[in-house]
Amino acid sequence: MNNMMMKKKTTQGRKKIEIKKIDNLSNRQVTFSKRRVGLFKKASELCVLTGAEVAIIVHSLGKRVFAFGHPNIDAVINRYTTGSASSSSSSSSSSSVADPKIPLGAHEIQQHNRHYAKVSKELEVERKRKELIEGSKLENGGSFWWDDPIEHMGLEDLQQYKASLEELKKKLWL
Amino acid sequence: MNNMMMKKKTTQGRKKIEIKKIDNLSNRQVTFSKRRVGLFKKASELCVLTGAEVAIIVHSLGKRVFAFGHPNIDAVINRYTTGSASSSSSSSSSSSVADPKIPLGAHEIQQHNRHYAKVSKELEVERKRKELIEGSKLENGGSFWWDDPIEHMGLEDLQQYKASLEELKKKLWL
DNA sequence: TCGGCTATCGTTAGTTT
DNA sequence: GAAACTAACGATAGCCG
Repeated sequence: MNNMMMKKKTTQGRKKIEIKKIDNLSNRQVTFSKRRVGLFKKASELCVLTGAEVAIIVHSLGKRVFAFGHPNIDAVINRYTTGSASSSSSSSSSSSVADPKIPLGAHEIQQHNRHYAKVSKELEVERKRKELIEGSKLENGGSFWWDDPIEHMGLEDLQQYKASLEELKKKLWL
Repeated sequence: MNNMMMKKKTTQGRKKIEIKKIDNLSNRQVTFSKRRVGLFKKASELCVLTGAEVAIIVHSLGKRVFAFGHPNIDAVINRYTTGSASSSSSSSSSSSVADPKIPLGAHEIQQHNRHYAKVSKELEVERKRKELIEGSKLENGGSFWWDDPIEHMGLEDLQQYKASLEELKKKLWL
């Protein structure tokens, strides 16, 4: 048996934990501090690596507030609140978004959170798709290339045409 | 001959990287996506483990916006902007940790609410568009009719094909 | 309580499909 | 060109000073 008893285990090292609220207060506080630092570090790396702009606000159980921002937390928040793109406005939406001024029960808040997360994710996908479509449109002087008159195409043109359609399909649905 | 050097090394695994902007665009985008998800997961765990309230806003390269909030992103930002929780300190830590003292006006908060409504509205429009596209897809046994092999179409078929494309275009952009 | 330590767990860079 | 995979890297739970 080849046991290396020469090394004394000074600690047993990290253990797997389940992601649920930590009961012990002092452990919870320690974990909060460690993980808050870790979170900010991750955010910082994301900024540097990708050039993204990030703002984080953390409220501890007590009253303390910690914030991270790159390049500037207020600028990031402001840009978020004012929004950056697109056109139409008008009309309050019919979606199930609650007005934050109205106090909601915990259950309703959770519902809203889930909805918001879902909406954000889906909008991201849809916007990307929209951009791709618009990109295809603009590549041909403002009209759709797929609207070109195919009656007069030769077989070669048609094959190219089909290849383009397949490319579009990939971009749209992959 | 000898031992198991033949073990298939399918990947060489992760390599150490230096924290500086990634030059290659596509790598940068991939890293952004992966790390954004990782960051939000870390935030989520922090919330669950310690009961903290966290809001994160991420702007990717100017245009797209991603947000995370628990229990509610608006509430967390609001509390930050209004400073309803007395605070100060911050003491220590790394990074550019800002102190939440700069109040944003109610006007800006309302701007955010309008922005959210706008985004939701846009998503509705995009969803309808998506449904139309998917409807077109399903009409042909799960594949795209526009992906039919046009090389073998006769002129009549091609004209019908073009008409269908025009119909799709109308549905997409009306 | 805080900072430091370390074995282990979780994240992810590079690769493959 | 996204998604799955894998091994190396980085974060951290539990300990100790």
